[in-house]
This record gives sequence, structure tokens and C-alpha cells, in this order.
Amino acid sequence: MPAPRQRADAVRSREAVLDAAEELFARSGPAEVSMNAVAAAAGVGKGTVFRAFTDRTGLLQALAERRSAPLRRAVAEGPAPLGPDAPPHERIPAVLDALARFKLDNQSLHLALEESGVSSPYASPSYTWWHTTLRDSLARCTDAGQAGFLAHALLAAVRADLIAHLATVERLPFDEIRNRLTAFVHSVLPDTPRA
Amino acid sequence: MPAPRQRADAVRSREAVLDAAEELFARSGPAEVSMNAVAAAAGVGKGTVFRAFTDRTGLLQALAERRSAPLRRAVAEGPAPLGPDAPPHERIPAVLDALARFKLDNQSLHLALEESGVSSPYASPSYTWWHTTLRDSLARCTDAGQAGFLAHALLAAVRADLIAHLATVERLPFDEIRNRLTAFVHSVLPDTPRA
DNA sequence: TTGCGAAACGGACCGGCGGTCCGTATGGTT
DNA sequence: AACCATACGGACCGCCGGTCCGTTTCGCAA
Repeated sequence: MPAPRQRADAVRSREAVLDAAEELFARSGPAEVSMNAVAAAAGVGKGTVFRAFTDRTGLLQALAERRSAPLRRAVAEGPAPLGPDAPPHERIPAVLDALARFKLDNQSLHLALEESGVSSPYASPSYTWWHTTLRDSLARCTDAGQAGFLAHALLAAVRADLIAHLATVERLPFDEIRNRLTAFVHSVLPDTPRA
Repeated sequence: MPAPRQRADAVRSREAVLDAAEELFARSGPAEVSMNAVAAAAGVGKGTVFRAFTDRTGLLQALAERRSAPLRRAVAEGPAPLGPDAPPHERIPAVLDALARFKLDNQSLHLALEESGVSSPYASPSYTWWHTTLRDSLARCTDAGQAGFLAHALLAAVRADLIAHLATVERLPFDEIRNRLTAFVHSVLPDTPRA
């Protein structure tokens, strides 16, 4: 099964839909954008959208995937402070900081993702990847069981809706968020000077 | 405006709907239950449901309100360790522990609530109340700004979907969750012995 | 007890959603 | 050039949350 290949028009459509969706989501809230609207904006039939992405959640995930690829690469194989070679005390705060910034920059997309579908965000492969990465770094500072929970707790602190709330409702400037988040992360890492 | 009074049938209906909804939500997942189904199960017309609760979110909130009243009372005016007289180092872990247990016991309801509607859970009065309570306790251990963020972070660690994930997917027994949560909370409180 | 206006009832109805289906058009291959 | 697999598009479906309005019920006052 050497790669089923895709027809040229198919890839063109796929790209067009992705672009249109990105545009629409950026402009208005997550639940406001219907699949119909996406199809129309992409200049494509509805069926095409669903063939390419299966369902709404699929489209959202593909979008998030594309958008987050650079950050994930930076964490998976980049240089310090994000990359795997950085010492945990440096890497963990850096990763959370980057995640917070990323979620803030892509608010509507993440809100859409976290609330889409019936299932929790915890089921998504993306969450699992971040959790694993973080847990492995944490395991170098804490005992294993606690590392797993801690990774969840840290990720919970940068959930899109919380960050959005801090920025939008509480009107905290991003630097404030960043400072408090960093202080929080340090307080959770053992053997680290308190802020 | 001394209290508009309500007709007897209205209160009867309201109660019936609440009961039926509680039953249905407990039995199956949150998104699975339609307003139609609730109305039918309550032996009541759809219009009645909407007159009593305005919309889906309203029903969910009313349900959560009713269910959480005892816990909120215990925290607002009960004895230590939950009540306001308990010292922060004792009260904060106790409150989070109680919240975790509560969310686990009422999974489907809370999942429904957190994902309902367009708006984030952070907009609900209920969240605000918990946040304020926690922040005020925290303010006795930390500087004010950090207390606000910390309260958010702690509450994020007991979000319904996370707790549900730990219990259901990771199959952690509740006591494990409780232990790790408590250890986490302590690590965040300054001037407290580490576990 | 009866009469009557206000309040609540119920379910047909609406617009719009996510998702499917299938006749038609368009690659790519020989 | 001919052929068929693949992709296209948009009419169509079932269902949902929410509204509307003719009918029933409640409770007060005569």
C-alpha cells in the first residue's frame, strides 16, 4: 500500500477549505461558523468539505494541526529552551509560556476545538502529545506518578478558555499573564528557587 | 415589587422538569439529551420547559445550582475545614478535594455545563463565586495578584473533564486523584511543608 | 359559587445545522 | 481518444433549539 495518491483537484480543494476556514474562524467566534459557510467561502461544495475532513471536528483538528506544527517541531526537536535538550527547570516554563502565547494568538480556533464534539479535549492525540512531553520532562524532577498529574495540572492552567478569560474579561496584558504563569510553574517545580 | 408570586402549576412543572432532566443527564451523556426529550420525560410540553428556564443553558445552570447548593453552603458558612473559619492551609486543599469529589459524582451534569453554549465556563456566576472564595483564602498566603491567578489555576486542575479523564481513561481510583491533587495544592501554597 | 382576566400550557411550527447521496464533471492512465 | 476511478456540488434528510399562539387552568373577588 505505497500511498494511494490524491488527485490534483482534491489537494487544491483541501487547501482552499483550510485557508477559508482559518480566515473565517479568525474573524468570528467558533460556534458562529457553519460548515456551509466554510464551503461557500472556499468556493467549494459542501460535500467536498466533508469528503476531505470527514466531519466538523476533523476540520478543526486539521486546522489546529497545521497551525501548531511549527511549535510542536520546536519543542520536539528544536534548540533550548524549548527543545528536548534544555534542562527541565528551563524547558517546562518555556513550553508553557509558548503554549499560552500560542493559544492567545489562536483563540477562536482553540476555543472551537476544546468545545467541539461531545468528547473532551483530553481524548485528542494533540493533548496526549503535549501531556507526554511535559510528563517526561517533569519526571526528571519528581516521582513518576506525580509527574503525570502535574503535567495535567500545568496544561489545565493554559487552557484556551482560561487564557482567553484572563486576557479578555480580566483585561490582563499578556506580560502579566506570562509572569504569573511562570511564577506558578516555578512554584510547582521542586528544587527551584521561588520567584 | 414585593415578589411576583408563581402559580401552583408553574412550580410543579418546574420541579418536574428539573427532576426529569437530572435523571436523563445522569443516565446518558450530556450532548445526547435533547430539550424535547427532557420535556417528554417530564410529561410536559416543550414550551413549558423553555418558559421556565429560558434556554438550554438556563436549564443546565438551574440544575447545577440545585445540586451544588449544599456544598456551597458548607463552604460559605459551614464549620472547618470547609468553612470560612478554617485557616487557609487547611481550607484550600479541603475545598479543592470536595470540589473534585463533587465533580466526579456529577460528571455528566458538569460536562454538559462546561461545554454548553458558546460562552466559556468562566462567565458563569458559579465559577466566579468559587474563584472569589478561593482567591480570598489565598490572599492570606500570597500577594494579591498571584492569588487571583492561583485560584484560576487550582480550579482548572479540578475541571470536570480533567477529573473525568483521570477517573475514566487513566483509571485512577479516586483516592489516588485525591492524593495527587492534595500534593499539588500544597506545592502551590507558600510556607507549607512539602508532601 | 360563579365569573373572569391573567398566567401557564403544549405541541405544531420555524430556520438552520451537521451530515449524506448521487448524478455529473474532471482528472490521470493506457 | 477513450475510459474509469475519483472528486465535485448542492439538493436533500433528520433533528435540534427555540418561538408562537390557540386552549386550558389557576386564583382572586364578587
